[in-house]
Formats: sequence, C-alpha cells, structure tokens
Amino acid sequence: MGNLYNELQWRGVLHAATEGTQEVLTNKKVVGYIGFDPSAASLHVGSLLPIMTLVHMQRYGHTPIAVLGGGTGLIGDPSGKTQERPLLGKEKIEENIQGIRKQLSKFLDFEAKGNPAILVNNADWLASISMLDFLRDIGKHFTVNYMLAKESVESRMEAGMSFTEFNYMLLQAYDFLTLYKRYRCVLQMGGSDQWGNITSGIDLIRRLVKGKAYGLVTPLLQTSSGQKFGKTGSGTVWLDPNLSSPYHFYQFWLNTDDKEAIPYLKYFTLLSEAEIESVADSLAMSPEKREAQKILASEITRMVHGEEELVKAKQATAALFGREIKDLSAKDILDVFADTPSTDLSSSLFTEEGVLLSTLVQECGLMPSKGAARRMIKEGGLYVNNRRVTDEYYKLSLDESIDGQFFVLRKGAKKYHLLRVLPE
RNA sequence: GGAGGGGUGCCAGAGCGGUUAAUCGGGGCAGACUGUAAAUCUGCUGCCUUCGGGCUACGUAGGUUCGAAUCCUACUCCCUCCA
Repeated sequence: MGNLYNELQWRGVLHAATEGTQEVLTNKKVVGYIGFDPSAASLHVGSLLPIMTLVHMQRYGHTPIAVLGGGTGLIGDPSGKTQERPLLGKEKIEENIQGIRKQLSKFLDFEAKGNPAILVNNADWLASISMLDFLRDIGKHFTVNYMLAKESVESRMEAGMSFTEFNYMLLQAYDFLTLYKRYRCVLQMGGSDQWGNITSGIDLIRRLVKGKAYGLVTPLLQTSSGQKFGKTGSGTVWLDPNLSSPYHFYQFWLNTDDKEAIPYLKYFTLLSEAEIESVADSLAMSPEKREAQKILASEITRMVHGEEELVKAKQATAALFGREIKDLSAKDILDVFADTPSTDLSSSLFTEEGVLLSTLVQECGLMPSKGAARRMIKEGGLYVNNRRVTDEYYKLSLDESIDGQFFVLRKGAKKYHLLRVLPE
C-alpha cells in the first residue's frame, strides 16, 4: 500500500511541495484543502486536476476540504492574471457556489465514515471580519517587502494592480489560518500559480500560532501545442451538462492528442499504474485504435456524468462516425442529436423547387452569412444527411428529408445542426 | 499641469491621395493525407448579389479634393516622458 505522496508523484501531478510534506503525508492522517474560484456557475475541465487531488486525499484516508471562495471571489485572485479582473456581484457568486457544490459532490464523499469531505465557503469568516481587526491581527505579520517579492505581485508591477488585488494573498493566508484553527487543516494544495499564496498562509500560521503547515502544488496544464487546457474552438469545456453536453464532453477527451493521452489518464482517472502502463503499450503498438483516448473519455465521462450519459454519448459517437445517417430512423435521430443545436422549420417553406441551402444554413446559425455558406459549399465542407453538397445554389427539397421530418446538416467533420420540419 | 506618440479587419501589425476590401504573419474555418490524432500541404477568412455588380468599412464628427485609411480641424480614448 502506497501513500498519497507517492501516488501523486507517479501520476505526475506533484510539481512542488514544502519541506516535510512527504513525511507528514506518509505518517499521519491529515486534513488538507484546495480553494475553488466561484467566478462561474460551473467548474470546467481545468478544475479536474485539483478535484482529483482531493479525491486521492480521501482515498488514502486523509480529510479533504473544498473551500469555495465566496469571500475571496469578491476580490479576485491576481495570480496568473495579467490584468485586473472585473468584480462579480454577491448574488452572482452565491448562485455560482450552489452550482459548484453540486458538482463537487459527484467526486467527494461527504458522508464517509472517519474522513468525510468538508465543504466550506470562506465568506463565512471573511465577510464578517472588520478592516481594523484584519489589519491589526493579520496585516501586522506581513511586510510590504515580502508581498512585493511574490511572483503574483511582481509580474504585475508594470501593468499595475489595484490595492484590492494586492491584498488577495493576505485573505488566502487568513483562510489557511482559519482552517488550521477550525479543522486542524495543515495542508493546502493548488496549481503551481498558487505557490505564493500558499506559502503566505504557511508563514502566517507559523508566526501567529507557531503551527507547522504544509503546501503542495500541481503543475499547470497545457496542451502540447501550448494552448490553454480545456478550451476548444467552441469554448470552455464545462462539467455542467447544460453548458457542455455529455456528448461533447466525451468527444473532447476522445480527441486528446496521443502525446497527452497517457499523462491525462494519470491525472484524471483512478486507473492503477499497472493498468495505465498496459494502455500505454497498446497506444504505442497500435495508435490507430486510440484505445487510450477511448478509455480516458469513458472513465472521465462516467465520473462526471454517470454511466447512463456515457452510454448515450458512445451511442451518438457510433452513429455519427460509423453508420450512414439515412439508415437511421426518426427516433434514432432524436436520440443521437438530442444535444445538437436544432432549428424548427415549417413545411410550408418547401415549395416545388425547394429551399436554397445557403440561405437555410445561414438562418439556422450554422454559417454566419450566405456568402460564407456559399464559399463553404464550394470548398466541399457542407453536408446534408452526410452527403457532400457541391452545388453552390443547391436547393433542398422535402423528399430528401429523413422520414419527412429531419435534415441533418453538417459542417466539416464534426459540427452538426438538426433541422426539424414541422407539419402545417 | 507641460511635451511627445498613437488609435486600421478576431489578434498582431504594414499602408507614396487614386489599380487598397486594404501587404505579411498569427488565429479561425474548410479540403487532401490519416486514426474523429499529430505533422504536412492547399484553399477560404467584411456584407449582399439574378455573378454583371452593389453596399459598408480604417476611434468620432466635420472639411479640403474629381478622388482620402492616407491631407486639415475639432472632439474622444490610450500610451510614454517631464512636473
């Protein structure tokens, strides 16, 4: 039986840790926390790494605390940001916290015997503290010199930084102190950009209550092409099924680059070292099978959306990338394209000679303009029911519809749009 | 408060008063090749078009001119330096 520290190490998610972290994690059951930013109503795939870190903690018998930044969210963390951030309203943040709470409960067991996960909102203690108390009790323990030396501050000296954001690290240090006192929480984890904030907390605990605390950070994720992880052409990939459908979520992982598939399996799944090694062998032997990507996508989709949604996503994948669309029944279409953007059309639109495809495609939003639609057709990038259309002035007629009810429009390889024909 | 520089398409950044819907690059989109990968190559990338054209664009508003992103004036925003 290993320990948490070794586990994180072989998974490649251990970027740095403070002195003594390994010993304390090996010899004791500890309480540790990670903060989550409530600037959106849903977490996205970028939050998966910190979430998994908490999951590993709980698996090894430690107690994980997820701290929602309801208080600090009102200020905005400058770490890793090049510009001052807009402030969100209190109501908005409260709403976001509700959404995030729900998502976290899919990963962490809040009922576990012995080491149930804990969820707190730092507004609970930050909202009520007075400016004078804060300056006296906390501010006194930090020199401005110390704060200026932090990377998060230094990198902003050129662009400028408000006094508000400058104080962020003190608030986070105060969080750590509070959790230390309330829960005996001795470990704070986070992305490597959090290092400065974390060590501030450790220092504060040492100075104020002579306590020993630890910090551990994970590497910052980037795709091999240097892109920010978790963004696709169509935007951020969210954990909320209403913001990113399970099908798109599944597809996001399925499209993982070969180079990243194995690291991602280590980061985001609970597969064992041996299991992942065998997958790595398979990937090296026959990469075209994309076994690693399939396992990765299945594992993560199941964890986030559940078995049922995973099955549906796989079915949709098989239908869209395997069979001919015209073999599908109207019912299949509805299932497969449940998550696809769709537009309703009245059948009265369809006159004798049909409707100009370029117009249709523009009106349903698949293409931004008719000119762009015509260009796309010329380039061979537009398909109706998976058949390429080559005529710029192609007119669509009702006999081509599936069961007289649907047209499946496709742009490029993966972008679908469903047209639903409504009877008179 | 004083002095100077600048605001161009998604971004970055060119642009002798006319052939500039605006160079080059990045990004994006599509095609080919593939494995729904990577790399590579090709094309497209303001709007409308009955394919002849038409329209709208270079911070905002005026002006000079046959003609302006390019010249002038005012306004506005940004940046740098001095105080």
